[in-house]
Amino acid sequence: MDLVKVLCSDCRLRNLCLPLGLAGKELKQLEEIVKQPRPLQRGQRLYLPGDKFHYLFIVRSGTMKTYTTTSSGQQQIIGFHLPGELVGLDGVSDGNYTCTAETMEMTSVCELPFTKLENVMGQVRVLQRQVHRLMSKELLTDQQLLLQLGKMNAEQRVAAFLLNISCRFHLRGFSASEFHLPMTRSDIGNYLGLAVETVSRQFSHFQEMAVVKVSRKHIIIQKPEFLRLITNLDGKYQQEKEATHC
Amino acid sequence: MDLVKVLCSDCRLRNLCLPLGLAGKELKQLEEIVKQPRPLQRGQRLYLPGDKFHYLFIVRSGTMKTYTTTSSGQQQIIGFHLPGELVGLDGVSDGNYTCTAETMEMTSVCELPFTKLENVMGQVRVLQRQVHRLMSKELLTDQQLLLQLGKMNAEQRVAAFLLNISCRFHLRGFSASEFHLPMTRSDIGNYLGLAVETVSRQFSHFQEMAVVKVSRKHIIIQKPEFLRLITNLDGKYQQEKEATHC
DNA sequence: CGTGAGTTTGAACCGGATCAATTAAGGTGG
DNA sequence: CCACCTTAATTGATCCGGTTCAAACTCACG
Repeated sequence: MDLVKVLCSDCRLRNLCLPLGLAGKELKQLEEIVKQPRPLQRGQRLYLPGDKFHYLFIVRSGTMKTYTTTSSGQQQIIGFHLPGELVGLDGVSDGNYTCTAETMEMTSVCELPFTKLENVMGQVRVLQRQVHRLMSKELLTDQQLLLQLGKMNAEQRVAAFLLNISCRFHLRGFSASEFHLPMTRSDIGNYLGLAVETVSRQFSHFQEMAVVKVSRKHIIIQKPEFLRLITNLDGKYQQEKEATHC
Repeated sequence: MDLVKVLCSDCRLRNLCLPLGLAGKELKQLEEIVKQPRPLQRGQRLYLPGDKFHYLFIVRSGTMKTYTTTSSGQQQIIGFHLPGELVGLDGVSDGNYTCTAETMEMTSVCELPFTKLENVMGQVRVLQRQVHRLMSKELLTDQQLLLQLGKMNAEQRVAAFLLNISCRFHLRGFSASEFHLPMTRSDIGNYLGLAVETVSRQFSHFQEMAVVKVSRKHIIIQKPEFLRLITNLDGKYQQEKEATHC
């Protein structure tokens, strides 16, 4: 393999990622256990349900999705993972992965052997703290999605989704208002518990309202404050909307 | 305070809980950092969103629920917590709790100062592993719920809910087939993303099918295999059902 | 080019929400 | 201990948001 390893200290994601707060010898300890396998093409899988858990992964570039599969083959997308985000925590619990992790475009990842990582965590308190933070963040993300699936209507879900993606791109140094969605409408629908057609209709709807501009996967958010308003679940906006738009 | 502290070594939950795999000096290290505040009455809160994160809690007896609250006061129940289950992980991420943790009946908990726990984890590898396992388990639980909210219909959600509760009671040494629900129909509905009336109707429906016997909060599961069949999302059962029941 | 996956839009249908009314069960104070 | 009151649960009737089915369209790619 003739790939040059990107050191954490040189990585532009270092402030979103595990190395946050690490320097010098401690950072080196982390760098030593990181492997960087060759990039994966769209549709390749890092792991399948039941695979033995050995590694945590971090997306370095590209995008991944993780999804659970039921006995009957139905699948529910649990999350989309952008650069700097952790993948594989579902395997910690009982030593086997429960999800599938699949790339959505050409993607490269870092690979962390979990037992080695735990060793370093035992020595480096800052790293321990950082890993725990990322684990907990994953819980919050899931809870956010639970709220969307449990209490929001289609309009609110799609608005929340767009805001979420926009915010995460922004954190990574990209534009918050103009970006390219890495996932299909069908993925979005699966993720949000909606039919493809409903997602598409909501996009059209926002476009009619001149809140976003949509052409296929290219998105321009024209009025982010409006999207935020929509995701507020109270009745206030709903009334306003009726007053202004009907 | 005249409460006698229950040592982990004497606790009947020790094999579900953090002490699993610990003994001797290591167990003692854990016991030393555990506090046991006085029992809480129904409806009391361990913490609110925004409260400074200091403790993880473990339910010792009773039941708790955790829920997120939106800007407009809507709430989504994230989980019900039985004895031996961890509460408070949502606070790790940024140092503040994001949920509310509320008791559903007279409940006592153990209280673990998180920084002290992290110290002990650094020294005791088995404990580190166990905490990570429980954190990951929480992720799996959320993902299970996501699948229910995203892909299951009302019948399947309620069936899955009953099976889940039944199984968790069983793990704690209670009957899997006959138990007392600690939560109201409204809580169940909130949790499953259904209206109270729908939950109630599904209970009646299962009763008509002689799959469960329901009287208020007292539940007897007569045909667990049937509930399991229902939660299988494939079309097979749906066709069978139509053949047999119409 | 042509082919197939992804997307959009329309029309009909249905599962679960909502509204409304009744019943049952704790809980409280006399 | 009982009458009263409040909260929880059940059941029926109606309504609507989102699904499903169907068809046309667009674009990337061999």
